[in-house]
Amino acid sequence: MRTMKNTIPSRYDHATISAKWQKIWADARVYEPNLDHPVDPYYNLMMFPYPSAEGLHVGNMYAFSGADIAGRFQRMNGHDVLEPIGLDGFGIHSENYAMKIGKHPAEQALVSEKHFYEQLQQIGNGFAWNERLETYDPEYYKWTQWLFIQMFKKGLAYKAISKVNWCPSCKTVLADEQVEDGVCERCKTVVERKDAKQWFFRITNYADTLLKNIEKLRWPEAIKIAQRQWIGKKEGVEIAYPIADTDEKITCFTTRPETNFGATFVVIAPEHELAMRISRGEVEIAREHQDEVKTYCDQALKKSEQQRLEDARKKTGAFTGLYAINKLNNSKMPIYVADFVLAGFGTGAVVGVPAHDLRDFEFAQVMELPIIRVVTGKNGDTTPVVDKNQVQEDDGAMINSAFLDGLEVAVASKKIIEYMVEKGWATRSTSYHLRDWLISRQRFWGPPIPMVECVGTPSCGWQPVPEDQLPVELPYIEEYKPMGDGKSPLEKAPESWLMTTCPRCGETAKRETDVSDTFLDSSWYFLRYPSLGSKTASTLAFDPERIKTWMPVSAYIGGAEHAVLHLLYARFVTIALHEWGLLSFDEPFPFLFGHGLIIKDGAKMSKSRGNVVNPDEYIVKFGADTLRTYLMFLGPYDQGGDFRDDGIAGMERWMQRVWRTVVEKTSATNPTTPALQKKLHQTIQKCTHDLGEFHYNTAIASMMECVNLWNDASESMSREDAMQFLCLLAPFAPYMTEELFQWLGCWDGEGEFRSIHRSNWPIANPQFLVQNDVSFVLQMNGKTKAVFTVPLTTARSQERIETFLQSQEKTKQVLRGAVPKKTVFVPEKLINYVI
RNA sequence: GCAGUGGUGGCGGAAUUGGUAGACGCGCAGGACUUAGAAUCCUGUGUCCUUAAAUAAGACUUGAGGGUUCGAUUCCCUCCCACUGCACCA
Repeated sequence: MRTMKNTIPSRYDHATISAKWQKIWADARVYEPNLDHPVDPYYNLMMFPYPSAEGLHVGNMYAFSGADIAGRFQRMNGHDVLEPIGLDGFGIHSENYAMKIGKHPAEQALVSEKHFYEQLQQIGNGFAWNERLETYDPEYYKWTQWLFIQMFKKGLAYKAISKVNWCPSCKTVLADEQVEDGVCERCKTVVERKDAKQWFFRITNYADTLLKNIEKLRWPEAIKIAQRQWIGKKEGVEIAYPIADTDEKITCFTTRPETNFGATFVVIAPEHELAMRISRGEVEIAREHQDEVKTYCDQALKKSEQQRLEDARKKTGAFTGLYAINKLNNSKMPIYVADFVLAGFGTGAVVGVPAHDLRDFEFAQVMELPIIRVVTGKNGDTTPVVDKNQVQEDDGAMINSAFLDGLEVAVASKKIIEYMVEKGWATRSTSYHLRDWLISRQRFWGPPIPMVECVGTPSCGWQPVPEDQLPVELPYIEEYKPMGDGKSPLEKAPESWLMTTCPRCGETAKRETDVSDTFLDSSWYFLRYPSLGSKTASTLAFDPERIKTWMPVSAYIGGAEHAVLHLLYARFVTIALHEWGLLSFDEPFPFLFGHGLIIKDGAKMSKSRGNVVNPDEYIVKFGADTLRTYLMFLGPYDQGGDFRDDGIAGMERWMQRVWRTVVEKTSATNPTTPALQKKLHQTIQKCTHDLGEFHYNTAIASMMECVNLWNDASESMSREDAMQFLCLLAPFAPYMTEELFQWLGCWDGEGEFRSIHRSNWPIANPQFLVQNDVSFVLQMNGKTKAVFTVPLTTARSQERIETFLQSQEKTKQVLRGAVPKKTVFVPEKLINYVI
């Protein structure tokens, strides 16, 4: 284009161009929103990354780039976009990596941070670098500790004895997520269970709110289902059965009370309070039963996760010698202890109905207990249940159940509940799968839990550290590794740190030496980002004005691996803060988009498989523009794809073609040729729609079609239209499009800089979208026989189209004189002759 | 076992509400340009089959089988496979 005043190379050189614009963008603060007075704020957030051992891999880049494209699209649609980045660098993951390479986590953190941010600089995202944060920064974890204290003050944090995972080989406590199928994820040693005193958050107080609110979230259905399943609300009844010859009762939770006429035994968990009392000899039963129960419980409680899995479905148990009375029919039901019953669900005691529950059936077979059918099987089957395959857990009609006989299960259930509740034998009850959130970690690399235990005055107990003394800084200790005895590494902190004064009585007090779970760090970070740099950033966890402006998050983008843990914790914290009047909303992420996973050779990328793809070399070779666009072209963003080397060369080729076409076939004086004009506006429409839906692969395909036409000898585009096209590609290829855009716009580095990334998203002109001609299909018996290009007016009228078709030689060939039995006409689309 | 997601050419994938299956790209084959290569460009490319110098014609085809419909990748039923999450939850 001779009229352009500056020259441009004939090929796109990504390295120099990327470096050039990175600097110009930073200087012009292109990606820094006005946090206090934004225009149409849009909070574009990607899930908090932790620095992994391998650094950023291509899967991370896929996540970030896809999210960034959405952010850039919103920015061009007139929003002030906040797209922050930071590092979830505290926690076991980082600590383990430091241990592995023999470095101190505090030192390694700085190395990882530098490397990670350098990599993130390269991928072409429009991050607001001014608002970054790291969870191990005392300025950040000061507020994580503050959050803990608020939980404590509201009665939502408590300390209790709990079982922890213990790896005898690593001599350390493990988090649940480090236990895979009952073995330690690192050394594959069988994990044991140990008792320890732990801090918990009462997330279960909010089980119902967490469940109910799911309905109003625009989230992937799969994640919503996972959360519902995890919360696991079950409505049922608790039935209190008197224990024969005692004054005691045993309470069982059941969701199927209508089957109670078929109940033939009761089973309690080894951890059940009655079982423990028997073991201690506090219940009057025959000596042999007491010994048997004690032996069984001792064994069961020692059992590791691994053994429990191995023993799965092999039913064992011990008879207590006690009987529960089923008042419905005054039958005596023997009470057993068995480890297939879980202590943590319901009441830890189960009433056995072997004909209608597979586990109960298996147990009844082993213990030779009676089996009574009370619900008819398929086709009204009333025969006795003698085989596993006959166990009837589905709906049917009641039998052998006195006043329930003949009723359908659902009806019978309502009736028996009313009956038993009225008699005072049962109460309605709800049970949840969700447990309280275990916060304590006997590890080093995390925020110290900000609590002190008074030594001087025992009645003071646990006291929170006064808020003006926060943060409780993590002391530097050389021997940070987990100790062999399950105690926290911070026990070895200097006395000056360990001992302090009790905020209540002023006597000596000892600090809590556990640190908090990493998931606590990430449960509130989205509130901190928009607050950074505000007037109140140093005095409040989050700035109320900024929060009002920016929260809730406009789009939260991340993988499904956090379907329950992180997303549930963040919701819980937000709901609590809302309840305390600190937030005006009760859900942090009304909209969540779950991206897919990038796999390599059909498998998830992992270091052990040796298939981790590092994006660095590809960025060096092809540039971020090409890699980003290639990744997005791989498949639908919510499905991920398989990373292969051969496809990326094709994308590189296309990028060069775009460059060449823009440079060679743009005119400063002539208008866009008509066919191309039409194509451009179709592409604008398609891209606008697809980017809004995260359908990146099809948006790219449509741009390719446009460039293919543009590249044709007879086509050329005006400068203005070419700039419009570049806008469509800008979110994907931010560097190249900026270079070409500024070249077309004749910006030479002087005067006001207006980035393509701050320009307006193109609007499709409906004038160019009007279809004059359509492809009209002629079918016979539903099969396509011919396609005609006809004017729209013809295609809209059956009469006109039939007149037209009769004039066509092709129609005669197809019909061969046959007379249609029936004619189906779809305006603008097709006509189908049924013969 | 339960739940979810998916299954379309040699490969990744496309197909607004049931209406031309295979867009776009990769790969492959042939050709042009070139001393040669790189780069670029052009043409072809689901399978089978018939006829043929060529043009062309036909049948089949969206994991398998069945159903609804003038018409099904799309809706319904049965089954198979892959991946993911939960898993003795009463």
